[in-house]
Amino acid sequence: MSIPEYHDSSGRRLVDYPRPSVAVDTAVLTPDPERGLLVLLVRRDSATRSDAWALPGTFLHEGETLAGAVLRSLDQKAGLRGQAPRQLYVFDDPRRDDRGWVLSVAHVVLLPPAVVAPVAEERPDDVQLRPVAEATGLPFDHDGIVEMAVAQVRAAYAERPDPERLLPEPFTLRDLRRLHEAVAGRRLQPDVFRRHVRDHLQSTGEATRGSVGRPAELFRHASR
Amino acid sequence: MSIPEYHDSSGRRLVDYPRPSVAVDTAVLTPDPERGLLVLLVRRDSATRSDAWALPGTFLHEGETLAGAVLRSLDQKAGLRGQAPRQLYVFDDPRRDDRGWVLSVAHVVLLPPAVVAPVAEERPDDVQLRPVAEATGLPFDHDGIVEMAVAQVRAAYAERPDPERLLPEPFTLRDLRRLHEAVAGRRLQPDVFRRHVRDHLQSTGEATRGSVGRPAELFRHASR
DNA sequence: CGAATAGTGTCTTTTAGACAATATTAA
DNA sequence: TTAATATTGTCTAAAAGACACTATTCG
Repeated sequence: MSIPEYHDSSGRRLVDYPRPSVAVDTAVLTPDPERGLLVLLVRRDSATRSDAWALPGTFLHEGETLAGAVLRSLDQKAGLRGQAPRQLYVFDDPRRDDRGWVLSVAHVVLLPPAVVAPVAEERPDDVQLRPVAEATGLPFDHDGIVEMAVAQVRAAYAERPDPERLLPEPFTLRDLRRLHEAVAGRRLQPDVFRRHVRDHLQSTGEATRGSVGRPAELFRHASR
Repeated sequence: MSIPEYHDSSGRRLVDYPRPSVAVDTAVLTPDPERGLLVLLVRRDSATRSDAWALPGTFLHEGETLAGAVLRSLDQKAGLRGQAPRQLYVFDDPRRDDRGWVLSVAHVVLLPPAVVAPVAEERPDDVQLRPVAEATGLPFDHDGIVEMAVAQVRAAYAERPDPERLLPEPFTLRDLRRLHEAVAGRRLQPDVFRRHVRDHLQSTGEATRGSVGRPAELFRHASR
């Protein structure tokens, strides 16, 4: 009969170690057809109405996962219901936060504009959407987080069609291409794009109707 | 005049939150010309001489960076002086460790065999080198860490020549290719490899002497 | 029919890879 | 000279990209 080891390999009890606070900071990105990738910023101190905007974040609560903390912070700070945050990096400089010893785990979440835009419109004093190129001068390590988030999302979308499943199925190749253009931040040739993604998609046999030109074939994702 | 905010945005003091222990676990990889990528394992409980091997790890100490904890753990557990650990992933299941609430930040370190092999030979009871394909059945999330570490290193080496600068300069293309073969785990064609990396290298104008065949040009890395 | 959009044919350029030929040295 | 290794030439196959053409619908 054995009890769990509440000590580390040198015999020191775990509870005797000082422990850091752990925070999460999240770059919520949304692809806008007009302005490319936008990042969501929240006012850092809503009491003072200061001009300091930052990425939403929070401290990790007991028994909570990092993803859970990310989703909670998005709900609290922006009234958003996100999903599937991805880890980017742990910022660990012991002196990065003058409130104490705080590790911050940076995350990225990609959400459809239909979900994010209304929040920014309803609460302009608290929530802002800004093109990623113009999101600089942020506090802490937030400039770097935005950069990593953009790189992560662009790499994922260059790899395969809509990996985050932002588009509701079924969709046309035009819809898919507009989404990818917003993520990439540049125009993509329709024919080249089509051949890029075609093998990963499955035709529904249906087509759009009532639109201006030739009807477009409707697709869904092939796998699964 | 203002004091630092020792509280979070909801007014709760930081110190009032329960905080997790933070650990680091590290996959130390080394490219072996014969056996491909090897991973370093340490005996989990050196007192009992149990057959449980695992990745070296430790708890983060106060005022320490994650990279610092990684290097300290390698020094303590294997007498290794490493450098430049890279973060892979944070494992955050609140119940992953029955000793308590422990977050683990997985890392990867790539070291030259000349540094790692002697350690394993001198302390076979504590330290083991195993081909990555045979490093399964490890405790905690260690199987997954090894997998991520291998993927990370292989991707980096497929991208550019010896990004971790394991080879002392100057080196021949043969030396460089042998290293990349060990990382990739397969043979690479000399001519194809040469054209792949040539643009990233800078000739020293020197050549090897006294070897069997035609002398090989000596190179260094081009950038910087 | 004409405007508008969807989709395909085909050519060029680039890249990766394979294979063979040439180059240079030690023994 | 021969064995051994380094380096380059060249061909083929695959992929990416550009451009023009055909197809189908609405008004």
